[in-house]
Amino acid sequence: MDNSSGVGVLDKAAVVLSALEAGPSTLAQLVAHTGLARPTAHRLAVALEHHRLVARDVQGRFILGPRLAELASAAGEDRLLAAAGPVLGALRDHCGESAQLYRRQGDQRICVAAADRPMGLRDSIPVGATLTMQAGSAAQILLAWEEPDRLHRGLHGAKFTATMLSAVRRRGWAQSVSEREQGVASVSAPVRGPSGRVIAAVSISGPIERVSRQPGRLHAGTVVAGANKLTEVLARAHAATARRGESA
Amino acid sequence: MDNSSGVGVLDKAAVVLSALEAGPSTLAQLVAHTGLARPTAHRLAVALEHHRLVARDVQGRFILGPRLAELASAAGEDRLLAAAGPVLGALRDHCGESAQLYRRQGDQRICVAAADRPMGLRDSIPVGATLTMQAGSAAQILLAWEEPDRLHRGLHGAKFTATMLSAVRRRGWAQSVSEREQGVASVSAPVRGPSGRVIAAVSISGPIERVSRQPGRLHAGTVVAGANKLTEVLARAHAATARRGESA
DNA sequence: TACTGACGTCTCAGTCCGCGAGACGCAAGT
DNA sequence: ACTTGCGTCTCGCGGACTGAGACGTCAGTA
Repeated sequence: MDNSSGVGVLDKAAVVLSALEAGPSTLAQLVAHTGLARPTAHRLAVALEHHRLVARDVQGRFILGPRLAELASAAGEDRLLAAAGPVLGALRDHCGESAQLYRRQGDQRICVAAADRPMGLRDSIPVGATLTMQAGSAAQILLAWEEPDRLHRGLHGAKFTATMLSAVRRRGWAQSVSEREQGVASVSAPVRGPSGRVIAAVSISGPIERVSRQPGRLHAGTVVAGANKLTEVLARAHAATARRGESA
Repeated sequence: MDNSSGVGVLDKAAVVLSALEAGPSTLAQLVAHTGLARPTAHRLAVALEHHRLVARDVQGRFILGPRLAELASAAGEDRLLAAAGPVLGALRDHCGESAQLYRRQGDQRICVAAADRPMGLRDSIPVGATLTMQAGSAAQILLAWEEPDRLHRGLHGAKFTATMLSAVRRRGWAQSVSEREQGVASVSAPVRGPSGRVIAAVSISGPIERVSRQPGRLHAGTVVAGANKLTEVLARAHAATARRGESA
């Protein structure tokens, strides 16, 4: 197994992290697991601790550090956004309407990616914009698969009902007409993360004149396909990770 | 800001990871963000890529890599298990029964930590043992807060009903009597991760003769307090991470 | 109580590994 | 065709990383 990256210090640090992946270690255990000299193992672990990639438990053993969760969280967001660009673009081109990707942020939803219809009458939502969770097809999607109590709490003040959300779950998509904004209609579908949990909503939205009063009829198939594409991308990245873990 | 760990290569690698935390970067952008010489930035990024701490997106830009999620997952498990030991021990000592921590694993639950009553008649579950999700108070806890469809799928073949799970959610704990195993009764309560999602169940279990046919009456308060303690520990670790992120 | 062994942490001389100036090839823009 | 910027590679140099050994502490044993 060629484990040499060309930078010996980084190879050794990676060995230290792998040793700690198996569980908390005293320095002596780290020496045994890594085969590094004791001062080297100590120095590298303490340096990684400085950067919070490693921490210490109450017994003073080395454990993996909190920085890993921060970086992993950023990595997951990158992956979703990277995959979203082409999918939203294709949706926009196929449907002729603007497309967006929404995530939940506290009591609101935030637009994390968008591909706008280039000109004329359209529904334009800038990336970073926060919108209500009480109206709109994306809000329905982000709420429909929540756990029972959170779902019911989210229905408070909403323009949709539990019965509507049950239908959303059965169909696998949601639509709205003049629900969030007068004259705007939309269709949304769920993106699931590797755990199977709904983590985002893919939407297309536009003026009722074009999209019609039953936008699902026109666009649901395409929107669901786009959302499923993102779901697959995330699952594949996760499966590739798990597969590598098995081979180690 | 003293960012020197004593190992220059690791300091530089940490700077590279931080730069990529902000989003995908070409080598040129990495050079600009880190201030490293181009060949150095290239060499370190490629070395980190070799160890899967960094990856490349479809445009060839450097992004954070999948190994971070693997390590972060292991770190989260460590934190839960580290906190579980003392909590389960205190539960065992207070209730005089064996205590366990269960997590969901596919269609089963797995005992990830345990503190046994030292001797005599007791319910002893070894760490690593997998048990059914269709019976037992811990199974109820692991299922009660699932999203609607998953919850109903889990009820198939189960010894408990949707009405029972609704009561579990309202009370905040679950009990079982001769449900998984004849003569054994148990009480369980939920542990929530930083996202608020139920990720584990704390249980005490023992013979009906001692625990009684209404074990919740005896032990629910203590079990809930133990589970809440674990929930707090995980939330605090997460809040500390978020706070550090803000100061950066 | 004294001794021993193991642990974690630190020192410092030596060497070899990480560094970057510069070269190279490629692609895009003018 | 020329220029610029990009990513990747080379190689001589020096300083950063290394580990044998020292040191202090603690726990276990006689």
